[in-house]
Amino acid sequence: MPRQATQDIETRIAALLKRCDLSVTDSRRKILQLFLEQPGALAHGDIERKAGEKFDRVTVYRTLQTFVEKGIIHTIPTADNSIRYALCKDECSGGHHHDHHIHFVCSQCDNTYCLDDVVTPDIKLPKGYQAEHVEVVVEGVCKNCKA
Amino acid sequence: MPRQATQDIETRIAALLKRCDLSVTDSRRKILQLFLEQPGALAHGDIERKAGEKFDRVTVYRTLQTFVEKGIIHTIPTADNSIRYALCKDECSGGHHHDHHIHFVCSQCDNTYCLDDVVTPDIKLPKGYQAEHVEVVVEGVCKNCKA
DNA sequence: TATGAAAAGGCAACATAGTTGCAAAATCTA
DNA sequence: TAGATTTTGCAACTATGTTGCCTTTTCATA
Repeated sequence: MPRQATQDIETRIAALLKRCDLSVTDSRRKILQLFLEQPGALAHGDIERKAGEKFDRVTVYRTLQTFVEKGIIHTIPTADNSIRYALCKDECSGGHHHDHHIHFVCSQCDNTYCLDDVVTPDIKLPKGYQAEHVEVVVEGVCKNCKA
Repeated sequence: MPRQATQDIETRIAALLKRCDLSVTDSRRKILQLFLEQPGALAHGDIERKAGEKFDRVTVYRTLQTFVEKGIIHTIPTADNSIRYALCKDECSGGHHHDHHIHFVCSQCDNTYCLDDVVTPDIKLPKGYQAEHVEVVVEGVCKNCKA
């Protein structure tokens, strides 16, 4: 890997953490890098497996929790009861998430993607119900698996 | 409680179980009754608390699993990683769920409802993605809590 | 309504997931 | 670079979910 590129990512990570008033630590750098390195979402298990050799389980939990609070990542509910995390777009900040995009879970490769260009639809609710947040998860076959 | 009504529910429960090729046992009767008695969805924890004194934890797990397989109940994904279960409408059978309705989670009372009259919208996906199933969960304030 | 095969339940033990308190280590401010 | 503050690691614990095996219950049929 060219040194320049590495430097860029490192700088970008540190800047993002500082912008969120978080001190720059090894575990945060590493976990953030995992998210930046790949397009889809990560389950807690994935992260623990990829970062767990270097860091304690508890640290992973706490780091993810902090990232969610700071609006760096958001959670994606899935049917199999395994929460997944994905990077938020830049507009999210201070726990105030603006993620009105939908999520896509591939039934073949099991990857989860944020489809940032697909906005959650307006849902007409029965009288008396008041919507605050709409979560849409589509299951199907993703771009890569649809050979 | 009038004897007639009790008899009716018992009969209804036994009939439903038999229709699904399930033998009629105490735990299945009890757990099914919990679902029939109340409008919203139940988390595993709720069921274990309400039925757990009489039945083993493992039995509760296996019963719920069986009910899902047979299309008696379906699962509802939520953001807090606690799967909830709700009765299917009659059309569901043999693991072949037809639940195209949306789900509503109240942020105040934390109850979950199936809004059977609200159909999941069509979602326009980017090129290459193929939808198989769409899950919509709306969070907000429910009928009863909106004083 | 008695009986035996098949299904379901209970128990124990285990595996995984998530939480809490506290002392040690790293980070940041100045 | 020193000290206050934050973060981490460890240990212990609770909660959640699974598996194997033996006992009990259910149900079809005689």
